[in-house]
Amino acid sequence: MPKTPTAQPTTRTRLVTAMSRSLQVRGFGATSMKDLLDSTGVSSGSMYHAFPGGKEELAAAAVREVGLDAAARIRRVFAARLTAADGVATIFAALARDLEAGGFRFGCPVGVPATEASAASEGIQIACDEAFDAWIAAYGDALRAEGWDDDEAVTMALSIVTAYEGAVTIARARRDTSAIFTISHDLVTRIEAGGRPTTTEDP
Amino acid sequence: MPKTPTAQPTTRTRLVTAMSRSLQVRGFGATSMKDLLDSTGVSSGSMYHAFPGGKEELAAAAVREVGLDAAARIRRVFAARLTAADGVATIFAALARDLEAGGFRFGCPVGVPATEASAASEGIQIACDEAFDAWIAAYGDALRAEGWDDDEAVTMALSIVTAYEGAVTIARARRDTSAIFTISHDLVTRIEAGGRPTTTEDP
DNA sequence: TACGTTCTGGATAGAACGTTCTAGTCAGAT
DNA sequence: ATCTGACTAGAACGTTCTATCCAGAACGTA
Repeated sequence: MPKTPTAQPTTRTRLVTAMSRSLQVRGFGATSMKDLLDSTGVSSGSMYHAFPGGKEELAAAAVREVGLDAAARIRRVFAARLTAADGVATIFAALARDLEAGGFRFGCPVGVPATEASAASEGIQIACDEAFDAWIAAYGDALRAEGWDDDEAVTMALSIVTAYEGAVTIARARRDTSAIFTISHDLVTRIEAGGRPTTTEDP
Repeated sequence: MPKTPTAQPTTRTRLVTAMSRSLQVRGFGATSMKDLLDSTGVSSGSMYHAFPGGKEELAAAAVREVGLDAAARIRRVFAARLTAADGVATIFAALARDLEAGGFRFGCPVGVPATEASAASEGIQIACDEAFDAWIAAYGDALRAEGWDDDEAVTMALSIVTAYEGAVTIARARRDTSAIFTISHDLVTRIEAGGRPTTTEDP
């Protein structure tokens, strides 16, 4: 049995953090284990003890952890704000700020491996899937709290996450955040228009 | 001077084609030059003659070529269809079909390197940027042909391309195309609602 | 103190990487 | 007949890659 069931400020945590950073910048394929070990000061023996599955298991763990962190952050934003529209605008504005601050070198720590490594590793693909689902659930709950129907909340939440990932991709290619604000404005408008703008025709 | 100024069914073309395929599946970082050379039967000497910049120059050329091809395909769809909404629905349905047919192993040949290699290579980043711009221009022209204002057409075109890239990311992570149809339906509804649904308030 | 487990350090293996290099082929111009 | 220069073949280069191994440190428990 390990030392304590509570948080470890250890090997495992340091590796997961470093891996999620590297996934954002370099992606899974271009991430070097040697760089990761050097930058964390962890030896390969320790690394393979904590993650017997090696690079792939570490990356999957990093995606899982950062995915849950981000979901919690989303929920925190909505807990602090009155409207879902405001929350979405806040999150997209934060994305624009982060991209700019990082010189567009950092992408989404889930979107990058989802794009580039999910075909090569089922573990990573599943971790990405779960992360996206957690985000959709978080947005969906915020919308339901404003009285949206279940189906419409899920659909809108999916649109938000999809738009987020697409916006990161386009903004990084352009090295320009204006697309993020355009997309965000579209989403906010649609959210404010309520849960029933695109449904079936009832005369 | 080379043989003929017309199309070459040669080294260069075969490498570009193979690279764009590999970018879709493996991305830039995980693409192996040896695999590329073996699968095309091109020797490394020939490759470095055609692309003195090596892997990076080849990848940038592949992104550029496939980006222009896709832009031409978009324009062809709109030339053959009556409405912009129909064209978008057609393109997204084709995406869903292609993803499913490839077992979700193939992504967007521009979106993948944009996500994973644009931080590492300026040449690739610029090629991705130009490809996205070409697509936005193609969609924008189709909307303008239906009477949309310039600004609104560009904004909507940006939304379409962004949604496309996001939809590929989410669908591949989920190994499920339903998100693509959800997003496509949203876009079609907004296009049919016309060029003025999200503008400023005028009482 | 002694023991068993958990964890660590670092050398090492063995393959794969992108690139470079030299020798060569082959049309067409002279 | 000779020269020229674009193009090709493929071995070899040095580096970097992930993964393995094992001796021993650290630690909780008896």
